[in-house]
Amino acid sequence: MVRAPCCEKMGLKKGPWTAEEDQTLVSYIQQFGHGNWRALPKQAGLLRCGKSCRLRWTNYLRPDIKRGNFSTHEEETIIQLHEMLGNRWSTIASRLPGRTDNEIKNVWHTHLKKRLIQNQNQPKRATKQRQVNENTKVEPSVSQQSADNSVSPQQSSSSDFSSGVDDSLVLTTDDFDMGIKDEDADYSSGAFPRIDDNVSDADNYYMPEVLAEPKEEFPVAATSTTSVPNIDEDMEFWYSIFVGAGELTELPEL
DNA sequence: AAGGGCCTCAACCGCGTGCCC
DNA sequence: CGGGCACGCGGTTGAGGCCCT
Repeated sequence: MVRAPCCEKMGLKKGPWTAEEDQTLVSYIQQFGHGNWRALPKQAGLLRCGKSCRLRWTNYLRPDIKRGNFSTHEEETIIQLHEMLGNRWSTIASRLPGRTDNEIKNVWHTHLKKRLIQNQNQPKRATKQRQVNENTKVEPSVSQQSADNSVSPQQSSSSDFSSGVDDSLVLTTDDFDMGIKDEDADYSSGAFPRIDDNVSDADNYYMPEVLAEPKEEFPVAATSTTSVPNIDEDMEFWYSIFVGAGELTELPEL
């Protein structure tokens, strides 16, 4: 199969986006939507490839993106979902309203993976260097949103999934029911933001049918609190849940 | 104060997949 | 049915910022 040329096309700009480009892209999408990413940059007057435009929009410019640091609960959710789903960032992102797969992927590689490894290798005590880094870089990102709930690297060893999880941080079916109990997010009504720019803000929230299923459908905490689960079994489990609940297409269209 | 190293994250790259002709 | 196209996804990169010495 011949791959379609992309950004290597002559004259197309690469690299960081300028404010002007952002404005152009946002204005165009707000006005016309993004039915065809490949044609969009040309129609909008941008010297970018469609792929670049799509990434810029989905990862940065989308109005429903929740900027800022991840809450402790979000981080724990990512860890648990990653344990169950692996590197399926888009699937994980669909469970975290306002977060993008790219953002989650970055957080995983920069914070969470290291934390888990650290917890496994040094469950009691981090190295001096690490302590400094965690305290000065990572933790502020948590404490800024939920100082009372912030988990220090030392404390977070309790969330090591190979040994057990703090009950308060276990991913429960309640979490799936609404996504995240995010204190600063306006999702208290139990609705997810839907990434669909063709609908109004008022229409931009909906109740995912699958997530509204009876809570006993999700024995997540039971498996993740005791031992490292078999990934293949988990995959089959989730697949059966999804299929059994209806169609895969009923998952949030994020 | 300056330089070096580390960390973060936006953006790019390449592959897989679904749809259409 | 097969080829081409468009899109989505996951992996990777590198520039810029931050921190330590």
